[in-house]
Amino acid sequence: MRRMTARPANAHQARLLRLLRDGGPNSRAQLGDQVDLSRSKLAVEVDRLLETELVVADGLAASRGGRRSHNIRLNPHLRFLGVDIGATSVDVAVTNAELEILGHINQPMDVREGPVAVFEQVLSMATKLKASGLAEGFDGAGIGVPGPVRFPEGVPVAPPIMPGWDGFPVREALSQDLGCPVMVDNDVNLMAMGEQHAGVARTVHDFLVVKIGTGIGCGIVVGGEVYRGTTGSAGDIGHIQAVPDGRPCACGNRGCLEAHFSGAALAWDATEAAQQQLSAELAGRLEANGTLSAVDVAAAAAAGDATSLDLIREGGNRTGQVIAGLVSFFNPGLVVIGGGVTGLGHTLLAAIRTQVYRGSLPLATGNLPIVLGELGPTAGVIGGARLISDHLFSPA
Amino acid sequence: MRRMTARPANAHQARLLRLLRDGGPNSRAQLGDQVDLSRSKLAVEVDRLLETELVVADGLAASRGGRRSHNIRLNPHLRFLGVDIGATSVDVAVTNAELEILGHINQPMDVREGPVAVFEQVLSMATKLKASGLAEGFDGAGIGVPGPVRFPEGVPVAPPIMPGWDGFPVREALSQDLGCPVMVDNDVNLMAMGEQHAGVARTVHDFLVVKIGTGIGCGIVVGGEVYRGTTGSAGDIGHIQAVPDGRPCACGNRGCLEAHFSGAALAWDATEAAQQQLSAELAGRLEANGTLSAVDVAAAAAAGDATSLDLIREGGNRTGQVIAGLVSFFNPGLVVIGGGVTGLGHTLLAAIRTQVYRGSLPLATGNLPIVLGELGPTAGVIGGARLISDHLFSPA
DNA sequence: CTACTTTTTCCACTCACAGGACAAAGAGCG
DNA sequence: CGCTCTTTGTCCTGTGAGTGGAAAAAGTAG
Repeated sequence: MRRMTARPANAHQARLLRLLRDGGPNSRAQLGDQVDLSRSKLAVEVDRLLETELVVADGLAASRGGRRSHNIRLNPHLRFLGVDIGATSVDVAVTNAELEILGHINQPMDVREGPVAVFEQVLSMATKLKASGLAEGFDGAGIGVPGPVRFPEGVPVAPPIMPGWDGFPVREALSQDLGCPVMVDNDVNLMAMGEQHAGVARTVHDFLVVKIGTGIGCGIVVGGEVYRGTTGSAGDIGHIQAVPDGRPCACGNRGCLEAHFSGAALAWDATEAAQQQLSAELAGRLEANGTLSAVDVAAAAAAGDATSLDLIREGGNRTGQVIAGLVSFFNPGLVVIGGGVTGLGHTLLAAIRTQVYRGSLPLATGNLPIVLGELGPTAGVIGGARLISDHLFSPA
Repeated sequence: MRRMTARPANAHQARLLRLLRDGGPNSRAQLGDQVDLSRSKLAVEVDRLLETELVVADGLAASRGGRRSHNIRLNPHLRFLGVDIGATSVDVAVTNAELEILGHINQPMDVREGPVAVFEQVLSMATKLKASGLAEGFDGAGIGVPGPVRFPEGVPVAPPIMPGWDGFPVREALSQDLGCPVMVDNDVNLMAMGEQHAGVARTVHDFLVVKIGTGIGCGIVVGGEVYRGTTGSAGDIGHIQAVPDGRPCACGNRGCLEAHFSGAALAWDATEAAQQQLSAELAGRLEANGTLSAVDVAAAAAAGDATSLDLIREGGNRTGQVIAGLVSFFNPGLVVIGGGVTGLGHTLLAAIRTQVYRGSLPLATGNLPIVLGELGPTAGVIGGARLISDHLFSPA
């Protein structure tokens, strides 16, 4: 099938496309209620969108007491690709234009193998999705990488955990390979956009998303827009000092939050505890697998292992202290906790909440929900689809 | 004189007014170069502005090689009032429409006396400025108060250091008394706007302003706009924990930044040191005045007093650590240090810089200037004038 | 005084858009 | 089934914003 390359010609068309994306199929009359345009103007713009084939007619709507209205919807053949490159695995998903996931693959992988190897894998995963009949091609792709990105160019800059990616023209390269427009962003920002589009942050304009995975990062949304900072490194909270003169960190400092609590730190602590026979549960798992990860700690904690619960609580306290500072500073309307360690669930959340509610002033915490992300591993890929659709559904 | 009450009728007019405000008198042709409107359209809008008397003709411009252009400028009779209410003093200033200060008064005062007493004083200061012939009336006023403000309504909310102001309708009341439009904001946000308009932050879009006065606060500017947070308490960094299990703070916690370093804390520390005879310099000053303030510490430090220098350095270190965290999180393009203690100058700045450059990642600090504010005590009042002019110079 | 520039005004033309009139399509009711 | 009322979609005209060319006005440089 020929891919759609059309773009909305003006702000009205962009507005309509986004309404259809976020609200699904809709009647012309209902659209009219939402956009404050005269019926004539609306009809003209809708007709033009129909001509571009970005939207298609979709039968008749139910009557609202009079003549039935004609439904329209985004072209059901449109396909977006969401790619979430983590430190140790990749998620790739296909969505339709309404950003609903049609197919989703997750595979282990090590970013440190470098961009060429990783993109080979991403492309083969995309091909697999195509082969299963979910898509004949892609109209756009949004990619998340675990490090800072110079956003306009779509190029990673000085990423600590992925040397070899520095300056690699991700956007350019993938756009060539996939044959469609591509946007690149930090993985945490993608997660924030995902939760904003389809998760817990749908109604909030200013919020933070704290992602605790292999590292720790934070997505910042201001007035509904992702804030990326001057050099694209905003939200890099993993290296805020959480413990004075604490553990040495890979960054050269001591006491960084990430050195004390993150997927990696948790695994290290658990291994330590197992080897010192502090926890039979963890020791058994280490014996069985040869190695421990955050998932093991989560499982042990669920089984009631005291050592694991302590590790989680302590980590939650440290994280909560840092978040308390951010809440004082940023005064968000919502804080979302997500990432690989959400399996730690309520123990973690309780520890964080305690610290934040204690450490920030009532005015900032008074009406501040602190919740787990709703979308789990799909937040990133949905965010990717959202990123590229925001780009494509804006005036050319 | 009859006050101007007109407002720009559309975005073009607002744009032109702001250009005249920021760039001073300008010829019609030069304006045309900046606004991307057709000559005819520009002429129409300028004529309408002339009709409203918001702008006036101002003779002929120098020739650029052909016919000389007519200059226009903002009405020179326009007057804005900037009011900066601090914890222990008030600044009131009159500006023209180009936000140049025509007169400035500073008086000691205690906010805790409550809004009624304070506004009585503010009004008498404003009257004094009028009496000196600088203004016949005011076209707008911008007020800064040392605490969180619900911005749209212009009402302080739960301000810790100014009980009695909670919920007081500052905007409403002053608008009545002054007979002109009024906008109210946090004093730190005003300072940020001042430095943005006429100080060090003129060319930066994302920056932080840290004000160290009686307390400590931070102004946040995102994309050129002040960010106020969900409940108006964004930037309230005085109660971020800087020292684990540190000094008790008025807020009920321990180790708040403000408890360890601020005008008040510094005065307390200095008095302590003087009484314990750790510093002859400070003891002498205590003897002479009966009390010590941050100004005394600054003077003693300038005279080479080791104890005072240590106090400043230690405070700078604590503040720097907190700012380092904010820099990692926010990735600003500039950090401005200001407020009453800027007299501490380079000792303070050096300590802060050391901590930030050490405690944040290179990508965030690489090209990050950390500088003292340029405007000193006028930043707040200029910010106030800027606040109200932004409001008045926007489409009605 | 002449040739060339720049600024300003004037005017005709295009385009976006609103809103009314009217036709089409359906619901509800007797 | 016919009648009335409601909603939806189309057509058409009026209005106001805005553009761009032509020409007048006001200079400069020789």
